Amino acid sequence: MITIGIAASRSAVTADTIRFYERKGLLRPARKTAAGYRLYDDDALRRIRFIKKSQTCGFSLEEIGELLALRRVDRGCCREVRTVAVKKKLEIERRIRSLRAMSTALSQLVAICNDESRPIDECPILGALEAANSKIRHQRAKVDGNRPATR
Amino acid sequence: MITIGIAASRSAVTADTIRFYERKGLLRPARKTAAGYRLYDDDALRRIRFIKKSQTCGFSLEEIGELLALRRVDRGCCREVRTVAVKKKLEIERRIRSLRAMSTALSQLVAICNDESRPIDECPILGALEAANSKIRHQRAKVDGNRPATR
DNA sequence: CTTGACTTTGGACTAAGCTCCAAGCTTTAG
DNA sequence: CTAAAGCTTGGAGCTTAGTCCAAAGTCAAG
Repeated sequence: MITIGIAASRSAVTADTIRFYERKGLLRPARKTAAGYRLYDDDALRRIRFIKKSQTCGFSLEEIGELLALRRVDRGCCREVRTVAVKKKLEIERRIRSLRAMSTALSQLVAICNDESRPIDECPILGALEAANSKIRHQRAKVDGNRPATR
Repeated sequence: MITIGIAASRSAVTADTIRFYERKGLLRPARKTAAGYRLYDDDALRRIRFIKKSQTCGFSLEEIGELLALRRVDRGCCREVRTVAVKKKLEIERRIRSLRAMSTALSQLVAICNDESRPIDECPILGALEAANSKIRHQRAKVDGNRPATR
């Protein structure tokens, strides 16, 4: 049984973070001393690892809570966990697509800027950002080297 | 000259948003009526479009403010704008890589779950998320159909 | 016994980009 | 003229994942 500071340093988080997880209902100390000190066991360390790893997979703390709840449902089965993982993957792929769209838009902006010494009030990038048409694409830049900018 | 509500509906934002941009120093009404009503001109509409489009390129409001400031610098030149765009693109690509890592991790989790009817307490996904090794990969699932799960 | 390190609690604060609210004034339509 | 719709201001609230704080209690070493 270890105190919160030890548990924190072994898990590479802060004691505040552990208490925060407790407030969020993700983690409870195995027990408390008479003086009210939280004591943790290996199970708790495993749980902190679970939380951290789930975060690196893109799960929010709330979703991690749901994942942990699945485990408590007796007749719960692995399929549900798998479904959650698959859904999260789809969501992440949506986010990637959105970021790729940004990247592409930026490529186009950079591409239309063919004369870097141009004064700022003629900056075609700034102009493109103001333009009414929703797609950025082929600005009336005087040079038209617009290859699709594939990443 | 149009009132804030009109400007908002023409820009597909809310009046609150326009006022919010004003508080953030991104946008000012062309003038105000005697009664204090904000009045906007086409320039303002263009600026709102600028803000919105810049957001779809991944710029934060603060960064958009900097972009707008560049324009006010008399001797500013297009190169600086271009540099900002290039940097943002790199940043977005970093974020994409991070999301791709998550996606890959999730693929691996899904792949190790080879028996969906398994009871929850043997769920290899949950097990993998608890494991001490930082890479997810080959869990000691009791069945060993572990192909590398190449997405 | 004292000192210093550690822990407790509750609550405030952060970033970002809005959104919502109340109370009161203005403008417009009928 | 009246009612409805629109506008003003300032401030609070939301979300996420913590971080930081103060005052007070606890624990281990010397």
